[in-house]
Amino acid sequence: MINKHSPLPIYYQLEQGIREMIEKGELEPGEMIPSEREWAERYDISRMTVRQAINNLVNDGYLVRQRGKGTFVATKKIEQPLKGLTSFSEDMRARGMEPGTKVLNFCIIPANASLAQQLHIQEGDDVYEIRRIRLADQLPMALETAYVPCSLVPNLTKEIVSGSFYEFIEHQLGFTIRSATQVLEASIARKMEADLLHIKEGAPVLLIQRNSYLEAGQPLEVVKSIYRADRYKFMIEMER
Amino acid sequence: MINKHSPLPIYYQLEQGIREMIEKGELEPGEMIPSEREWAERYDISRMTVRQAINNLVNDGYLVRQRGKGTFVATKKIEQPLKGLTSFSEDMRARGMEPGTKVLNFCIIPANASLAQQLHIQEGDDVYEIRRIRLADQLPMALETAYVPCSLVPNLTKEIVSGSFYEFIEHQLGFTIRSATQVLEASIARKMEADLLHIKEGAPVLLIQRNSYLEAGQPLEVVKSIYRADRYKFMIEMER
DNA sequence: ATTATCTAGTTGTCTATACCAGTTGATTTA
DNA sequence: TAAATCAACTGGTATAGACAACTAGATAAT
Repeated sequence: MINKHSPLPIYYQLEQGIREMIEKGELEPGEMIPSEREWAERYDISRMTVRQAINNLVNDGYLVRQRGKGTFVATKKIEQPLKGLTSFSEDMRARGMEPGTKVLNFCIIPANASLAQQLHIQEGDDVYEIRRIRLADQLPMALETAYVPCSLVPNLTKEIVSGSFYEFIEHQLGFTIRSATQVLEASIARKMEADLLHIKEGAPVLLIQRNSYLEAGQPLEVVKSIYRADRYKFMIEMER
Repeated sequence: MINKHSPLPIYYQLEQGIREMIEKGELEPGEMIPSEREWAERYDISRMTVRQAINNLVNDGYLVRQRGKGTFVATKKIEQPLKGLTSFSEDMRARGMEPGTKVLNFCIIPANASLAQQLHIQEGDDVYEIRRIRLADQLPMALETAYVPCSLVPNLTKEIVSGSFYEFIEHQLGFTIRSATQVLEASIARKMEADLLHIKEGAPVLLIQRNSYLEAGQPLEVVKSIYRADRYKFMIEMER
C-alpha cells in the first residue's frame, strides 16, 4: 500500500488506502481500525505521518477518534437528512391535517432585479407570480407567493397550481428538486395579511422564504410564505 | 497570547488568538499573516504546534495557505448557512458578529415532567437551569434558557457557561453532539423579555427550542431561545 | 538588456521521541 | 466478594530537526 519512493506523499497514500478499504467495505462502519502505532510499525513510517492521514479522514467524516479507545469507521457518512424538504401538502398531511389551496392570483410579470438574480434569469424575463392561500383542515394556514421562470415551465395553468405544484413538477415534468434554502424570520401580520389569514393585525407570523434548485443548481422557484404562528411551528432535525 | 502552563493546549490558544485577530480586523482579508517559523519563534513553541493551529483555521476557512509564499487571511468568510450544527458563538461569528454572553441565572432545579421526558431522566432529578442573554456585537440578540442534567456534567460552573458551553462540552469533556432537533415558532415579546432584549413589548421574536443529543441518542440539553426578529433570521440549506 | 543563477524566504513532508490523558481488563489488596 | 491498584493499551499534545518544493527578488553572467 505504501511506496516510500513514490512522488505522492506517504500520508496521502495511506489516506487513500484507508479510504478505499472503507468504501470497499473491508473496514465496516463502527469497526475499530488498527491503532496509529500499528500502522506506523506495519509500514515502517512515523506515527505523526499516520496521524496526518487519519486527521484528513476524520475531517472528511470517514473516521471518528475516541481517545483512549481507538479510531473507528464512522457509522454514517456525513449526509444531510432530506427531512424537511417536503411540499406544503406533504407537510400538512404529516401533521394530520388536510391540505387545501385557494388561488388568489395567477399571472405573468417581468422579473425585477432581485428575482432575476435569485432565479438566474435576466431582469425583465417573464415569471409566473402565483399567490395562494394554503389551507389546513379548511382553515387558513399560510399566505404564499411563488415566482417561477416561464422558460422552465411554459405551460403552467391556474388549474395546476390549484393542486400541488410540487407533485406536478416532479411527476408530470420529471424534474427533481435537489436542494433548497430556507430563511425563517418572525414578524407581525399587517392588515391585509391578517384579514386573509383570519387573524388579528399585529398577531405573530412566521415568514419563510424558500429557494428551490434542480439537478444542476438551476433555480426552480422562489416562494415567500407567511404562516400563522398560532397554527404553525417549523421543525427540523439535524445530524452530523 | 500563549500560556504554556495553561491547561488549554498551546495550539488551541494560538488558534483562538489568531481567529480573534482576524475577527477584530487586526489581520485583514488577503493579508499575509506571520510565517509559521515566526509564530514559533515569537512564542518559543514548535513549528509543528503552530501548524496544528493554522491547519484548524484553514479547515475552518479562516486562512488560506500558499506554498512558497505564505499564509493569508481568507478573503471571503465561508458563509455556512447552518449546514450542520453550530453553537451560538459559531453562528454569530459566521455572520460576522462578535458573540458574547451575560449570565442571568445559574442554578440547580428538579426536573418537571416535561423536562424529565425530554432529557430521559426521572422527574425530580437535578438539572442545571442556565438563563443567559446572548449578545452579538455587544447588543442583545437572544434570551436563552438551557436545561442540562447534572448527572451528565457534574462540575458545571457559572464561569464555564459565561463562555461557550459547546466548546466546553466538546473540548473539555470530549462529548460529541451527534444530532439535534429544532422547533421554530414566531411570537411577540412580552414585557420582561422585551426589556432584556432592548426591544418594545409586542415586537416580533423568533422562538427556537433545540434538543441536542450525544452519540447514543443520550439527550444533552434542552434550550429554549427567544431571538430578536429584527436582528436574526434562521437560514437552512437542504439537499437530498 | 536579457538570461541564468543564486539566495533567502515560504509552506510541505517526514522522522524519532517524549510525555500526558483516557480506557480497559487483569491483578492485587482489603 | 468488593474495591483499589496496576499495566498495557489507545489517542492527544509537543518538541527539535531535517530536507524538499516552491516563490520572489537580488545578483551575476551572457
